[in-house]
Amino acid sequence: MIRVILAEDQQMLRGALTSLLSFESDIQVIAEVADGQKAWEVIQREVPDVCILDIEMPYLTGLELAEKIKVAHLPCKVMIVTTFARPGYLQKAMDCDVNGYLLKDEPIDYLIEAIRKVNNGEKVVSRDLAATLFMKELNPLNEREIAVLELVKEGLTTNEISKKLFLTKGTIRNYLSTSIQKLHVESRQQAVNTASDKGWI
Amino acid sequence: MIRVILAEDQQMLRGALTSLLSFESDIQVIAEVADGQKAWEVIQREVPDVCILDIEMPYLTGLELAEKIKVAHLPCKVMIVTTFARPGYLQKAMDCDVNGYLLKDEPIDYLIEAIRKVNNGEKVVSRDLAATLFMKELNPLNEREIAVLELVKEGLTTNEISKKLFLTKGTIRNYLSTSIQKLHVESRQQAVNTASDKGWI
DNA sequence: ATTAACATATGACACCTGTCACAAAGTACT
DNA sequence: AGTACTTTGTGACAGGTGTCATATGTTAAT
Repeated sequence: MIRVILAEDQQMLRGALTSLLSFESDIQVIAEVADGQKAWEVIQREVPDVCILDIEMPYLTGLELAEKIKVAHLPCKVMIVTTFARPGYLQKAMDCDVNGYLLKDEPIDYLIEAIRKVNNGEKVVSRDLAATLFMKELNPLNEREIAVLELVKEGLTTNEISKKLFLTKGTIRNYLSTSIQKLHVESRQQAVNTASDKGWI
Repeated sequence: MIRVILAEDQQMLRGALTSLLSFESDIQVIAEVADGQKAWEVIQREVPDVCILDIEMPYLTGLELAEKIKVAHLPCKVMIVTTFARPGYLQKAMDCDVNGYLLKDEPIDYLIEAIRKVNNGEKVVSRDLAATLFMKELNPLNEREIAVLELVKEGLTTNEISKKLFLTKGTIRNYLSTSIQKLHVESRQQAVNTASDKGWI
């Protein structure tokens, strides 16, 4: 019997998956949770065989959970199931040694098969993503640049950002300038779009 | 027997819902499609009792489909099922006389109940959204302002936008200026964020 | 101790943005 | 024709933005 936990914030999908997984005689959904915090509690207490984690959840993302599971040396397999084919996400997932990375665009049967494979020690990655792995573009932005771009994304101006980060506005402009060059774009707006797309901020 | 079509671009959710709806003895899923174009073809041909439509789909959005169904005077009930609680979306849905507007955050049972109610001529709206309807803020932006903001969202500069819309850059700046004032924000970036949030662009 | 690399800052420059007052042209209604 | 309203354009101004050359202090590597 494969004991799995399902962490997914969209109730409709979570409920549906739980119902369907329960029909499989070798799979048991021991918990279904709607946020990363609850997921972490359950995972520590129950140590499931396979953790099925969405990325974008409240409190803790699936990727942060994968990281925690890794550093705690828990013997759980981890599968990320997400809408997003962002290279940055996949990269981070690989860095956390996750055992599977599936898109929500896959059929359920593929998910079920993947659970069995992962439980057996195999690695599973959605077809479309295998290619992405080889062309892995690493995030060219450093910490400061990321912090600045994230604030630009919120709509803050150079001045507001400088106050928030305790830097002069000249420095902020320099970071933005280097970000724009690194991303080969032409404005802060485009920089934010590109970086979001790739999952870098 | 309630004949329903399911239009949802995320295969995993679509498949799961189809399976679960099929267990209901009074509901028959006559078609499941992944984009708005195919949905429209099936709806015209089959005239289902209830159309369950996601909003963000390729080719045609669920809201555009609702509009088409309305003007074609097809005797189908329409239910929008979406991730987004954006007032603008709900507003548009109401303008198209849809019979239901559910969030994907609801449990499946609620969806099933809703299908029966809608089929009976009742209207169904997710709890959290009922309030939104009363505080309906109408989109203060005019067509031009919307067009400009959409291009800003893509990351285009004033100059690029002016070329695309065959207007001078002065005019673009004026539109942006009025948009910024109407949205009570302080930069194009914030204007884009606010307008996206409300579902106005 | 020297070199290199990094984070932060500065000032100058050309250009872009947001605002405003105003104007020309078109449409619609009276 | 007269009035009001809408769409688009202009020019000017203050301030913001992106780039660059350059400087200073810090840390890490040789």
